[in-house]
Amino acid sequence: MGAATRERIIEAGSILFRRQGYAGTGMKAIAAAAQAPFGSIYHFFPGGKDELTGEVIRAAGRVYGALVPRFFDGAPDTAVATRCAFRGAAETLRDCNYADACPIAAVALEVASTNEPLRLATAEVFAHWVGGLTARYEGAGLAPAVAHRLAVSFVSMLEGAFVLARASKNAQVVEDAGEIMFEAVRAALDKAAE
Amino acid sequence: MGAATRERIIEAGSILFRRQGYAGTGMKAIAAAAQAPFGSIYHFFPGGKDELTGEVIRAAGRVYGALVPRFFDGAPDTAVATRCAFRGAAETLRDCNYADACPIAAVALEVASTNEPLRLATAEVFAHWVGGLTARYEGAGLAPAVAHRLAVSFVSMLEGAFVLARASKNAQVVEDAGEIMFEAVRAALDKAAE
DNA sequence: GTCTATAATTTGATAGAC
DNA sequence: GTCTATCAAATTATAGAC
Repeated sequence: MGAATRERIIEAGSILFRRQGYAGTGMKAIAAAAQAPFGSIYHFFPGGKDELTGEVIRAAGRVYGALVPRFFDGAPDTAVATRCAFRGAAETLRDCNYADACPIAAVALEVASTNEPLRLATAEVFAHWVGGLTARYEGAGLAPAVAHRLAVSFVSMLEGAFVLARASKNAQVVEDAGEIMFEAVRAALDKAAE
Repeated sequence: MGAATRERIIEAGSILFRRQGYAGTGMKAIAAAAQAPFGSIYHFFPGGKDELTGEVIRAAGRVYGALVPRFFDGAPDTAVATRCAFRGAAETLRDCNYADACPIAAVALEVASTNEPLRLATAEVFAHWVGGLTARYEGAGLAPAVAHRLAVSFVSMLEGAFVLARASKNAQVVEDAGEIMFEAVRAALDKAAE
């Protein structure tokens, strides 16, 4: 069951990082949350906290990147899918009492100026998310530059709305932000259809 | 010159918090950056790290809230002012090599689930910024609900774009986000003028 | 692979001389 | 008010028994 322990450690890191950030989360706290012996962390991650954090970042990139098809497949159009994604995020935030938003945003801000390998890991995840969204907007008929700009704004808006929503314990921020993004995508689609 | 020392400590905290976050910044590092003796921190902030952090948060709220008039006074209209604000932020980010974005975003994410007094302090600052922007959009003739939604989206978009820009060391994200916000404000103004 | 004990540092905070 | 020395606790990481 070694694999299960390793997975539990990554999952525990993901949960604690999004609630307390990178520096605020100790290796012992991760081991305790994963119900794993402290030594197991260094067995599975000989590179220590940096290696573990890198794995948490990449795992979050895969998990949250996989949400894009969930919202965009079968939606009437990409504008509606965009709004649904923000509404879904708002509901999720309320359900967890604003504890679990993005697993890597706090880490990204902490390591951007202090840890180059981890900064690159977060940059790759954001680029992956932006790429997935760009493909959807392009598939809806938007020019590549327009699609990319909307995708960048989608991720930026959601990440920023998470910051305000967690601070205020009010998810209406996320819905307001989603409404603006909905209108932006709708306007781009209308313009492309002219 | 006691006041000067106190100000230097707050300024040092503001710089270190935005680069390393709350938990990642030690009191000794703040004292060193402020060129103040370690004991002076506890002389001026008997409440310790929490009291100092609260002051840093509130100071950032005043300083950055004062930027709103800078961009909106004298601008042709609020849509252009919105875009100018994002372009200015992008330029500032490039000039500091992506080190200094928002002083409280990282802190806000770290304390939201762990420190209720500091969470409230960050929430009040975000509300102050949103309020200042809402007043500008209302002053431009937009309905209160529309103005508020645009103001919330302004702050969310900028905060989120900061996260992506710092991670990727690319300020184009901020300009792309500003273009979307420009178009959103422009569309709202056009609709209100019908 | 699991688990404990511990090393070496660093943390926030305090005491007290000057 | 300034500054140093120091405390107790927490940190990352390692060694080594089982």
